[in-house]
Amino acid sequence: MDDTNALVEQRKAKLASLREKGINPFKNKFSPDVGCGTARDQFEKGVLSEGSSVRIAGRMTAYRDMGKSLFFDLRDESGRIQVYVQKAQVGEDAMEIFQQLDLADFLGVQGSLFKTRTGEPSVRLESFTVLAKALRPPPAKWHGLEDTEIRYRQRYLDLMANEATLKVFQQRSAVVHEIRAFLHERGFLEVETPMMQSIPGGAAAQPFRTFHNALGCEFFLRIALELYLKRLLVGGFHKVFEIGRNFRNEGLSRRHNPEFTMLEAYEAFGDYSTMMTLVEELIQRVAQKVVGTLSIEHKDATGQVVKTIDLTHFRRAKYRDLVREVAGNDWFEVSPEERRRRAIEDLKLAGDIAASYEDFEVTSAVFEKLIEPTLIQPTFVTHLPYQLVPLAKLSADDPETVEVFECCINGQEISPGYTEQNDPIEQRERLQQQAGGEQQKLDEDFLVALEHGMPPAGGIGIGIDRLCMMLLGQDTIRDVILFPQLRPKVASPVNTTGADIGSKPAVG
RNA sequence: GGGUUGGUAGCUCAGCGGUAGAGCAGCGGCCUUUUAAGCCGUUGGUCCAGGGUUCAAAUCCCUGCCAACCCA
Repeated sequence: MDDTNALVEQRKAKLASLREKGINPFKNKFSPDVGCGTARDQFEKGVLSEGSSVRIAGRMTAYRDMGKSLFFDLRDESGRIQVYVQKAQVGEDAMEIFQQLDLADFLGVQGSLFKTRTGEPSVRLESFTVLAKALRPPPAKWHGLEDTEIRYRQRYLDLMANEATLKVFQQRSAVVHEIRAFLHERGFLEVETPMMQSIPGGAAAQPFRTFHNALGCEFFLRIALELYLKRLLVGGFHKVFEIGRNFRNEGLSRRHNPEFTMLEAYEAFGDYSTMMTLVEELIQRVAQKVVGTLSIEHKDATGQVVKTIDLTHFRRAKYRDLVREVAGNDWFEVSPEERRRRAIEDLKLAGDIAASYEDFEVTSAVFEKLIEPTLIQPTFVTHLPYQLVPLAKLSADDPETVEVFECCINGQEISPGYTEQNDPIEQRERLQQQAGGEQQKLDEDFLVALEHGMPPAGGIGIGIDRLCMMLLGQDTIRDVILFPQLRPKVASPVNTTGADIGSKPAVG
């Protein structure tokens, strides 16, 4: 990142040289009539024919100078195409300008399509213009960019150098687009609710804190969308959804980024069962449209398929049945003490079970450590114990469990769904338990809203990042987030008091 | 938070006590259908930072920074 290296100096010298020739190397505008890759494809398919005139623009990504003629590649988002320049055709002056160009410069080219003797679709250059000079060299053309830190911190270099990265993010965008299309088709209304909340609710997670100067009070970045979307059901919307960022002030890992994108959708007069169907159809639709198949292959670094996820069928299984499969048929019959002993000694979960864990948490640890990671194929886990999910309704047929599912795919939970709690008295009790008696953590306005009457409803959340990992075969969340959170190179002021630095304006 | 691995030229990496290396990129030259173009020549370094051991440290030791992976 230093500004003194020779490569940058050389490029600046070429820039000056271009200016001396009366060329402005940073143009305001150039209008191509076809994409580089598109022109190439259409020429190959016969849509465009030999001799067709094209006007293209892109970044120079390869350069092969042969003296009296030269080839270079021009690349844009649609792909690359080769350009051929002949001195006899363009003249000496133009050839001299090419001496001042470098890899990564942006050029606009006017020319005609032809094929070289090796059959490469190419553009015979008739005229060109320098659109933008790059003052820094691009990553190596052959190895691409492999340094993970640079790939994440300077994602533009990753996108420039690695076509696979570009494709992942094009597909991620398509995933979000298809989700919206699917929900709109089904009559869902897209809404936006506050990200800055005075009481962050809807999930059990540590929030980020910030400070509003004019109001003189602390806010939290939201940890879930839920409580505001439910207020909208009270208000009369039947089907609402929001796709937006949540923020959780917890550890970073292969599966966790502090800010991540959630879809939450609520449907009045639905329940967890109708939402299960919705999730299944949504995921199938998105996979079919974006990946083009319901059979999702995950490959390792060498290109070997390591697992295939079959999205044609979503298994449905009860939580307790899955636990019995790995922990023994009598798991729920023995005493809580015996369950704890078995989990620690027989199932070797000593490190995962704190002494403070209650009985249901012991079983939950068994599920999270030994079952969830094995659920590679789509599975709706249903009938979870009520203690795990304070915002859902008890099962009609089993008061120990709630009407909830967790849709697990690829060994992680991708989507929870509930029959939402609409009894304001029950809800208040559950939230009070969850708040641990701290009254200031109770979202009183939400409870008042429920007291105004919320229709029975089904709700879902889908972690968009994890969905993308599953669909696009990426095994770390950083590879589906354009700018994943890393430790800043230049740290911002450390402020352990929690107060926002903005609340202490500099005295001038 | 703990453990492991890594940080050397613009990029990808080798070197692991004894003069700082390779390929690509760059620079100079040759070359009118090349495509990882080719051929000849050549420039380029805070070896992550700081301390220590040593006649001598990129290399060994300590501390710190950053990242990846595993664990919590």
